[in-house]
Amino acid sequence: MPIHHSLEKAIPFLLARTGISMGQAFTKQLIPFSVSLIEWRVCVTIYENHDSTLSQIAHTCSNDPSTLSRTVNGLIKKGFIKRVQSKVDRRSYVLNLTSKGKHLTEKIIPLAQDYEAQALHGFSETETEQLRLLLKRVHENMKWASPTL
Amino acid sequence: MPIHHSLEKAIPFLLARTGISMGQAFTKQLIPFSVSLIEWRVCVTIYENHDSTLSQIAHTCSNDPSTLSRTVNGLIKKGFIKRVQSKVDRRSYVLNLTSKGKHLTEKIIPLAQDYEAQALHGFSETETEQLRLLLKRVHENMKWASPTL
DNA sequence: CGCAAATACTTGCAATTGCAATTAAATACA
DNA sequence: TGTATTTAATTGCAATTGCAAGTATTTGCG
Repeated sequence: MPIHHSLEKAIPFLLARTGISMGQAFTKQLIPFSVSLIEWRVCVTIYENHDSTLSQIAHTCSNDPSTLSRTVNGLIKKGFIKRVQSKVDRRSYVLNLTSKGKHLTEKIIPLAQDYEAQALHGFSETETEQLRLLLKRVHENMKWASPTL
Repeated sequence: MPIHHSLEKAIPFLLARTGISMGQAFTKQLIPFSVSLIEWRVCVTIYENHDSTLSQIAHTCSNDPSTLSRTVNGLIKKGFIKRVQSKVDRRSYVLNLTSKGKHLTEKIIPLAQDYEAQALHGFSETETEQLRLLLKRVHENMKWASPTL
């Protein structure tokens, strides 16, 4: 006799699946700009949080620092962000967009907004806000489970 | 003057971040069983949907068929699932759990449920159901955007 | 102060991933 | 019927990923 369980009701599954399909779809929209999804996330994170450090971004995006380290190096090589050693803590580097990077980010933001609107097609403003809050609460609940984040 | 945009309000970002941290946390719980997150998802998908084919699983989980092909081969090698060529469509193979695979799945299901309960700490049943429905609607909205899924 | 522990970041390496191309079978339809 | 298109699955390959180890710096505390 099978244990009762239903994938279609399992939040971790529904969440992963939705995240995967959203990521894949938006990745395609980024191709013309020659940036990957993670590169885009780093740019927009820095756009909104000047003087971010690597570990702050890692924390914000829930990504591994080693992954982000390589991403940041790539973005520097491409001329989208610049890195200056922190005066306060010489282990870390303060990251900011170059004007080229700011340009790129501001060109993509409207696309991201359109894309989000598609994802939320048929959602009322109330429902969107509900989803935001519920996702944030789940993420909060995860914090103690993932030590590095 | 910066364009108005807020990561903390962006659903694709919140969703990805939550998905990543949930995935990472559950992956750690799977280590003792020597299965990866994606292997676990395949097992539980087959557990609930007997005679699934690769493309059906790809569709259910929103994963690339090539990734899943390798995952399935790994699970067969480990003796958790078995593959029989379909009588109906000889291009595809019907997948099912072996008794060893069923055992494994039934051992992990309670863990997954505990884990989900942690993720949903503080959620009422109504809120959980709301989240489910909202996620499903977003996923539905993505379908036309990702041709392969 | 001085030394142990924690933190920031990077790099090596092995494993995973996804795209593109390939093969094989089924379907559409002229 | 036969030919073109679509679909199922696999594989090569290059890129991405995450863990573990290493270096440098800061913090905690006896």
